Amino acid sequence: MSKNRRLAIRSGLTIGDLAARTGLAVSAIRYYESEGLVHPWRNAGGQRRFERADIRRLSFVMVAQRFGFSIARIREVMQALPDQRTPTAADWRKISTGFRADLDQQIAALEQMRDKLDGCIGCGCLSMKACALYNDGDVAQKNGAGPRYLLGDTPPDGDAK
Amino acid sequence: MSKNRRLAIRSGLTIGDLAARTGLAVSAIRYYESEGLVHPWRNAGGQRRFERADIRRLSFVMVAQRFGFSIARIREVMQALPDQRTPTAADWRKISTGFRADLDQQIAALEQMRDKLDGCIGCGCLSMKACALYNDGDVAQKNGAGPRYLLGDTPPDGDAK
DNA sequence: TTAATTTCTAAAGTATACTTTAGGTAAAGG
DNA sequence: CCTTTACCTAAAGTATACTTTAGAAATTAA
Repeated sequence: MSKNRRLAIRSGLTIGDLAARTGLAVSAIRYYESEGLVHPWRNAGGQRRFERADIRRLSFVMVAQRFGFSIARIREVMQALPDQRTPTAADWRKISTGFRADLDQQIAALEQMRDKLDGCIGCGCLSMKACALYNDGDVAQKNGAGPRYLLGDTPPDGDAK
Repeated sequence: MSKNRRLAIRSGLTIGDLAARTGLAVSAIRYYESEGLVHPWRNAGGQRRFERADIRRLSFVMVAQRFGFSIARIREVMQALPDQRTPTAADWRKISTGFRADLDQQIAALEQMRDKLDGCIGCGCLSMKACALYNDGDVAQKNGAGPRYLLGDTPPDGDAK
């Protein structure tokens, strides 16, 4: 369909073109639009048309997801990109840097937990009141799903083992 | 209800007792049973009864989840625990060790990606063909969601920027 | 122009990890 | 004994990240 798009007088990329360039499914790109990660315009017939810079936007989304970031977080980070002009290398560099900081934190948290697990392997506990793993709240809880105080807090009827 | 359970003649813990001891919601414990993570028996009235060792099992589940392991993976890991007897500290130590290996891998993968991101920050690319981030498949893809070859592969109509 | 492709929207489906709801039974306390 | 509390099952709902389906309109290729 868009085989000779190069010859067209610059009407933007179709969603199929973008899918081909990024490896994403067309449905995924539509979903990302609904989530505010890309903002295509529409042609006369109502079809989406994208800019070349959107390839980079979507590539960023893919990489960020591989790092474990949620779409909400990615949208948030991408707010820092300029709306009216095409993002420059410097713009991308800027958000990538903030990104790296998040990554460092994530790695540090995992390492900390690993070290605590080492302590638990040593003592063979995994359910003792003093266990460090049960008593810290310093690790990013993906979803704050209630109290869930993890052993160690005094249970209602404290009848110790 | 089970306030004086201590005085009862050892009929096991109720689901409410277990919830109180672990901080988990009763519904979550039922769900974990449906997922094969605990195996309570039933009393004459059809209610679940748990062993003390199940506190430890569920605690393990909670810790494992904080490390980012899925229920499927946790179930797999817990297969290594003995069925017929109460797991000993050595049993727990054994699976915690395997667990640590997984963790190390996870951390290593993240660090590797971080280093590649550094390269990308340096070159400001994030969409170039040579970018390391787009060209490696060595990071655990949570869900193998298709080809998704991430830029860098020759696109169908390779019309370079 | 006609036929094949692509795209469109809206809604429903998938997987994970649970919670909530509804209607009903069992156990515990007074 | 009776009321309250805890528990039971099954089904539906929630959030995240998408895919699939259905029916129709736009675009492109021959």
